[in-house]
Amino acid sequence: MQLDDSNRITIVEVAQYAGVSTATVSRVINKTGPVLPETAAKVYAAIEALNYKPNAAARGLASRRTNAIGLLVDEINSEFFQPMLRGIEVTARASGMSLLISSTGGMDKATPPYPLGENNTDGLIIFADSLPQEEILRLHKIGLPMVLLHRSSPPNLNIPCVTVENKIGARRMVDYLIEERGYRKIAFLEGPDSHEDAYWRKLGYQESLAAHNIPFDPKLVSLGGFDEAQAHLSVSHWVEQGLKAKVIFAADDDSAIGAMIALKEAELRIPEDIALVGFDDIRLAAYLDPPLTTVRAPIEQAARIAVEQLVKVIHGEEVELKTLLPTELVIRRSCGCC
Amino acid sequence: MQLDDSNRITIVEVAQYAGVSTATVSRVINKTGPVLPETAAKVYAAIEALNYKPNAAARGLASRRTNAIGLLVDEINSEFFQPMLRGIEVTARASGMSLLISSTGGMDKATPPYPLGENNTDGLIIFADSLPQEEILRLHKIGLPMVLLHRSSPPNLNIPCVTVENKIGARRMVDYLIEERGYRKIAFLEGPDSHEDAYWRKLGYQESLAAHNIPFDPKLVSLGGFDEAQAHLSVSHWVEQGLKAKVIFAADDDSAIGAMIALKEAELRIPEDIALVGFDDIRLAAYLDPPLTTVRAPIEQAARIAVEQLVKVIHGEEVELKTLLPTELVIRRSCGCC
DNA sequence: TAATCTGATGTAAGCGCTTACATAGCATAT
DNA sequence: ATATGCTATGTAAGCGCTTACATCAGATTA
Repeated sequence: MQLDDSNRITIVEVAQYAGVSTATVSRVINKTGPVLPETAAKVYAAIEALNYKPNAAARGLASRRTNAIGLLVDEINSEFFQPMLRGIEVTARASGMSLLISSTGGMDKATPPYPLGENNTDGLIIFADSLPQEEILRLHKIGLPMVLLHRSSPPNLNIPCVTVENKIGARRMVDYLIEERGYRKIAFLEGPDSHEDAYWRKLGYQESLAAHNIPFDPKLVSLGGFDEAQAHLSVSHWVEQGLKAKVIFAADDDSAIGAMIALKEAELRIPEDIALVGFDDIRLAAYLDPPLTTVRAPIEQAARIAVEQLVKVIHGEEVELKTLLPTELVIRRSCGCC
Repeated sequence: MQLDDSNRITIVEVAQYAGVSTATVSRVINKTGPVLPETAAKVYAAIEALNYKPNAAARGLASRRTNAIGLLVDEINSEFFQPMLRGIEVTARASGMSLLISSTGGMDKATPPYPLGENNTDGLIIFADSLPQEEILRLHKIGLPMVLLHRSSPPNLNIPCVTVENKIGARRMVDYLIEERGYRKIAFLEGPDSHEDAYWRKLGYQESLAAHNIPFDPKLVSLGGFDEAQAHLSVSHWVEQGLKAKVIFAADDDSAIGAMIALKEAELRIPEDIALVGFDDIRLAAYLDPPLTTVRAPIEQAARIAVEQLVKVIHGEEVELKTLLPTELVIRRSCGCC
């Protein structure tokens, strides 16, 4: 079955039915320009009677606005994703914007074309390393509104970005492990190079060590990759080679899960034999066995703010260039606290 | 900063640069109609040189196709959502379609306008009860391609639908609890009325009871609502009133989690004091304490198939009217198996 | 009273594409 | 040699809206 072309209702039919011009119908729909209440009523009645729906493409072509925002992510695989998407979807809808989503995970990120951009959105939320800096530069140059989420602006571009206190969060976690729990040898499962959250979290880890006069030991660092399987692998290697740490700090909860599984396979008790902490506080964290000590990141809130800012930028308003949301230590059993 | 209108590159500039007409450029881009290889090469060179991107709105207006599909969900809250979205996004992108997402959770579902429909998509994936039957009827009448996901077609409409073997899955679970584990009193945390998965799962539960000559006891049924908080509440009530069942079958894993928490609060041991099983096998299930026995539903696969079918319908091809994917019992500790 | 302004509406020119139709060149069939 | 068909390309008419500009009636001002 095909869309029935024959009796398609356009603004022209509405205008005729209401006995006004198309311009007036448009004014009523978009609430632009002055219209007599009675005229508006007639138009609304016509819209209702004919069951008219404005064609988004025609609107977009004429007004040069799509009324859509795009969300670019690398992959839809982490638990992280769900609260982020909820925040974005809800806020976009509340702002009257459609939401287009695309992941760049499967494709060669260095090579255009990218699925979302100036030709099909009014602006973009760019998550972490979903888009290469080169393309961000290009979009910035042509003036496409953008907000970066969990990523900071390339130097001198002043693209608004929203992220969480990664460094401070990691710093506090390690401070806690050292000061409250008495650990000195703290292994670190770092995130992927390309991901900025990973960079700051590692820095927080290093700063805390330095502040406590603990030398940084590269042997205590391995790749967690923000990924369960990768972390599993790395921790298994550590175990085989006799890791000397008494606690593992995974740079995100997904890698903490991988670590937890590897440790259980090696029949190490958590936290008695080795403690384990993560970062993000995804929903799973509280339900793990033992429940995971972690750093709570306000993922959904960051997403909401990013969309609010994007909408403002699209409307030509000024926004905060850098929004850093606070993180919070969440103590559960996996760190040996109780 | 605004999009730079002055030197916008359109198909006209490309045509001039390449020394051909706009029709030829269009033919090259869309691979419609015959074009000499050398001509095509010139056009590609022009596109490259000018960094031309076709305007989606203009394309849509002229061709009457948006090249976008819409996904309508009720709420983005369950773990269920992530694998589903991944399946949909990946398949949509592979088919060259943009993906628009909207949830109808916050709004009054009975009342238009709906955010996604014939004016901004070529077709819709409608998840469960995200859209009232009335609107589905309207869209069907005007011929908008649709595929229903985890919901079956209204009578006589023959809208393709993709779902999982809910009834058989539930039936097998209860068969297993009765035959292998020896339970006779099996409490059931049912899903929300509006959700079709809930209906079939309950039916499977009832069928198994009947097949084993166990009378159906309404007192053993309470609302889980596919929701952690709701299940928590219901199970707490049960505990207060002295539930006589030795096992709880939660109609989905989210409600199983709520049940688990309520049971732990009541200091009941799982599975020694009371066993617990769920449905879906969300990622969390394996990590709970104890790991949750459940029915695995191929959520991502169902999503992929739904998009594949939708794309076929959009292209005017025939598709299966009803796709039922097999579910599978996943035995873990929470049922008292080991 | 004439001049001016304001509010309500209409007219029509695009927005940037796709595509039906026209055209032209050339090979093949008659 | 003319007719026929096919390939490659161009011309131009929209697609369904928005919006700059024009118009006109009535209110306000000098």
